[in-house]
Amino acid sequence: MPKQLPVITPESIRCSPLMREPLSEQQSADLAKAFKALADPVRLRLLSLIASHAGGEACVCDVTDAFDLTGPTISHHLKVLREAGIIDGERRGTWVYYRVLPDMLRTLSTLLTAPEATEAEPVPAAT
Amino acid sequence: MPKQLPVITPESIRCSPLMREPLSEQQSADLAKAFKALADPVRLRLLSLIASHAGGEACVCDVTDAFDLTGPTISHHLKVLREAGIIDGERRGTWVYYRVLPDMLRTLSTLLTAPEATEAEPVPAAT
DNA sequence: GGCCTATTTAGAGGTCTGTCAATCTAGACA
DNA sequence: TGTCTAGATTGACAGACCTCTAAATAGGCC
Repeated sequence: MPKQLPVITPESIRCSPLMREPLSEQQSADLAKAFKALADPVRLRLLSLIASHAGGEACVCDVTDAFDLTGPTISHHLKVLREAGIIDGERRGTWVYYRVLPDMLRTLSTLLTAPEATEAEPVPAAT
Repeated sequence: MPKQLPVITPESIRCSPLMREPLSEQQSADLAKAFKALADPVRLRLLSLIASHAGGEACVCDVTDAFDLTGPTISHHLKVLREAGIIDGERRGTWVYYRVLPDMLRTLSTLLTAPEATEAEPVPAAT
């Protein structure tokens, strides 16, 4: 499972705590790739199945049954999550086990967090 | 700006704190819609521009210049964000002002958060 | 080696998405 | 009323995406 190169890493994104300042084009492009990996119901469910599985990892065969999809399709979605730096897979004998890489999810989570309740006042219509 | 109906709300998602348990098909479908709205570099940058703008809101004309895109395209992206329940817009005179709705972002952020460092042990190969 | 199972890769088809040009709507103002 | 500006909507097109079937790869076992 030699994680092919076009993988995004949390370090490569390195975005400020939140949207307290505008994102650069590069940042937004990298972040969009990460969010795109999450923007599919099958991948979200795959992720939750892996993350919530005993031991923090799940074999492909463990999760395939939860879907009405063919093996190759599941494999495709796992690859997308892997290339987004969200999960990683390891072959052990006949089976391949996937586990969540928490760093990327943490990075995305932080990005979406409000820095503080710094004042969400609707602005007193100061014309 | 009568927010057309197919809007997702944080309440409608109501997912458990994190992926401590598998997502249902319905939850994953709703969440995927929300993440899909974030899965575009232009929309992410729009969001950061609005969120970081003085007063927490920005007029369309404030953000359009940051892009090499036509008005209709910007308008389209704003609509996607609006229908995802991530921003809301309000017309004031000639201009339309957008602001971030923090609830949806908070919901998504929480979803991606690890419940705790509950033990990321690689499992002692307990065959 | 030969066969079987688990998973990935390759290629194709149908659908969704981002973008644009053209057009339309809403408000301001003379 | 007419006109101007700010945004939104519509329709079209190219490229990306999800899914499948068919074929390939990897490891275990006889």
